[in-house]
Amino acid sequence: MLKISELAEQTGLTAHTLRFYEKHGLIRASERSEAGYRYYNDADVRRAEFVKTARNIGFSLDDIGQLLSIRLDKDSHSCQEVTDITQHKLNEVNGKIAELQMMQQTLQRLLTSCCGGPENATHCSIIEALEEGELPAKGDS
Amino acid sequence: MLKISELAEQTGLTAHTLRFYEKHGLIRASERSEAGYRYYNDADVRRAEFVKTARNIGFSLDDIGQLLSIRLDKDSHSCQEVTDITQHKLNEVNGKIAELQMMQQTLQRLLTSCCGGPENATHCSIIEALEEGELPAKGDS
DNA sequence: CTTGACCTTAGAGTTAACTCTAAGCTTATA
DNA sequence: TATAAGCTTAGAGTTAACTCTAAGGTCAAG
Repeated sequence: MLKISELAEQTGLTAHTLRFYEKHGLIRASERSEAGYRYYNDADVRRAEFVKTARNIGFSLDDIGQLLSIRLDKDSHSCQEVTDITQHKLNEVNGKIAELQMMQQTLQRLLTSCCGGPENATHCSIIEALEEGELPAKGDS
Repeated sequence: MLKISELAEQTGLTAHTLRFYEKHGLIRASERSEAGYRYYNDADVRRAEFVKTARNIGFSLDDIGQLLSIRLDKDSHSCQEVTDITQHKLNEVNGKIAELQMMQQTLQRLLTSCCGGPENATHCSIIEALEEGELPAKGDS
């Protein structure tokens, strides 16, 4: 049985975060001491580690909630439910990557267009490009 | 001279957003009517469009503030200041892309490991992988 | 002169995932 | 037994960039 700070140490989450997750229904201590101290058993620890792993991959706390309830009752959930969550997340990630790559290209292009030197910015091609507009941006295909 | 909703239409920003930007020092109307209505002249419009372009590229409002003050007094700023801001943003974007690509790979790997079918999740390899931990995640190199 | 569209402000709400604080118990150690 | 470390709770604060609301003033058209 671990106290909250011990679980924090094991998982690399803070005690604050563990309480926060509890408030959001992700993790709880199966036992409490008379004084109200949380005590985590092995199953609790595994659950906390599951949460941490999922979080590190990038799942939202909401996603994690769903994954946890599947994990709790695997028999009445399908693999498809799990892949749906995962695929949805992957789509989101792919979308963000595409957006960022757009920004990356534009920034790269701006940087190569400008001397970057100590001369004053009167004819800075980055400033000029921003004044012109017409730069590729989020939403362009 | 444009009223706020007209400028909103021209720029594709909302009137709310324009007032928000004003509160944050990015855009203002050079004139006000007696009743307090904002009136934007050509220079204001160009400034608003500059802001919108920079925002669409992904610069933070803070970055945009800096770019605007360089733009306002180009003679006393260098190209290097501009490239510093741009490079800094590019580094940030590159970092985020790397993080997301990590997530992308992990999610991809999970998806190919799981059947995704209607069978129950008792042996779902995604759930199992999350239980094992040991998945590549943010911070791994 | 009335109606409806538009303008003003200050300030609160949104989102996600924490992060921290205050005030007060509890527990382990010396 | 004193002290320090650790635990509890409710609730506020953080960040970025909006987004919306309420309460009220203005203006153009019919």
